[in-house]
Amino acid sequence: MGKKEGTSQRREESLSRERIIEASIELLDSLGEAGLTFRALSERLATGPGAIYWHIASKRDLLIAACDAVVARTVDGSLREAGAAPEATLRALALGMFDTMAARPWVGSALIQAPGQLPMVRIFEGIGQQVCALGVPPEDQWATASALLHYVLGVGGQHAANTQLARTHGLDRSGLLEGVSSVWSRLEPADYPFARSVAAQLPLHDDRVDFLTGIDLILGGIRASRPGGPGLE
Amino acid sequence: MGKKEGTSQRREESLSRERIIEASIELLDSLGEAGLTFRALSERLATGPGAIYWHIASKRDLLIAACDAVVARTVDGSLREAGAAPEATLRALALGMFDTMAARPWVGSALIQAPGQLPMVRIFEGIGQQVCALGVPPEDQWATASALLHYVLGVGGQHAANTQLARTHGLDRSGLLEGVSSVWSRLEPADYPFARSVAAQLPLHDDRVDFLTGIDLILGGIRASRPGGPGLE
DNA sequence: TTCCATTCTGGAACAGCATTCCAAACGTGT
DNA sequence: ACACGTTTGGAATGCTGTTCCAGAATGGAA
Repeated sequence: MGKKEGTSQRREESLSRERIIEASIELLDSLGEAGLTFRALSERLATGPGAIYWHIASKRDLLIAACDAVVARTVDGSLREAGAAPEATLRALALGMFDTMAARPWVGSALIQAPGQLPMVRIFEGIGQQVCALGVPPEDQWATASALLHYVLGVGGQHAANTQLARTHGLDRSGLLEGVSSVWSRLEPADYPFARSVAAQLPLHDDRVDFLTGIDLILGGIRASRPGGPGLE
Repeated sequence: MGKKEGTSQRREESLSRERIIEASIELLDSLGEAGLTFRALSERLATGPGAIYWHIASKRDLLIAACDAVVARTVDGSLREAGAAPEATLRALALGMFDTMAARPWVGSALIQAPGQLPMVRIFEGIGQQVCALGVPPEDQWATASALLHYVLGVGGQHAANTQLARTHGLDRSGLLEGVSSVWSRLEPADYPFARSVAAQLPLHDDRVDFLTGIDLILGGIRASRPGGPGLE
């Protein structure tokens, strides 16, 4: 009566949760977030939508599972190649997630839609362990790790939105940024002095460097608020 | 041949962009993000979808416009009631956005989907002006303001996702958090020590306090990296 | 006033989506 | 060979954003 007793059921080519998730990732990578539909998935797997629903609860479930597969690889990889220093490990973990979300914008978008789910917990766990190692007092650990996580999610979500916007408009990244830049530089000078002043550097900036700057800002804040006092390390 | 010459065209009850946006906000507030459909909007405005499309380019346009109306009020209000101290103003602005996104989760979700658009620029401008006032050197202003913005967006997006998740499951906030907490506390102890250790305080924590802690962490990092040196304020 | 071009309306129609349903095919233990 | 639970895949459902278009309302010109 068990649902999964034997190991190799059916023929080799049969459907399985793993095969569906793998195909979903390929679809998401090649066509973007909007490319993952049950129709396209059915076609690629040479089956019907009904068959997929036997293995997958919903599209939400599918997206989270695909996201988790990618995030798990990233987190494990980042932690393995990092040394023992907590700050360096934290930076490696954050940069690993940034690179993953830059290469696969749908990951950032999926992460936001899965609060408390497995992929997010993986990242949160990795961050939290390093936060503890940094010597943050227990009562501040939750808020500190949450802040880092939310920052990473914010950048990833923004990157995903930018990429999808560019795709729907048929532009590449630089074309999109130039468009935004020119709009910003035409804003009302009295109301938007800051946006106008930074509009010029918008198409030139390096997302990755800016991301790391933000991480270092938060790390600096953690260091400054340590019980030992706000002195140098 | 101009499109908008006279001021009061048509009868008083006629459709207008403003009236459509207002109705959209009411719909979003009462039914959540999924509640905004052109059918529901048509019904509420006693018209057809085609009439709405005469004033609105797309659903995306509509969502951004509704978001902008709310964000504009929040930003203006936060800046007006704040004093002159840049840090306090920054905190007031961030808290104002948090409260708005907590009361209307769809705002956080909409903000993420509108990179470079008016609502985001309003927040970015407010943040950027205070960053300048804090004495951040020009070459760091962009990255610093971006970090703060991304953090705010990350928290808002997460809040939106949580609320929508609770709504689809027919739970309230505490019910959702208790569910997540119990899942986390049943994770593999060897792999998830941190998540397990903080699972207990998950249903009890105060989002607003945690949000402000994150803001202060970034502000602390900004203070620590000022040219004047990492001394006390 | 009468006419007309323009602006605006609203209902029908369309393509695409996630999801559900179900009859048939398949494998396996008897 | 039989029967039974598992798995399949195609049709059907109800929803979505968007387009289309016949025609009503409106303001200026004749």
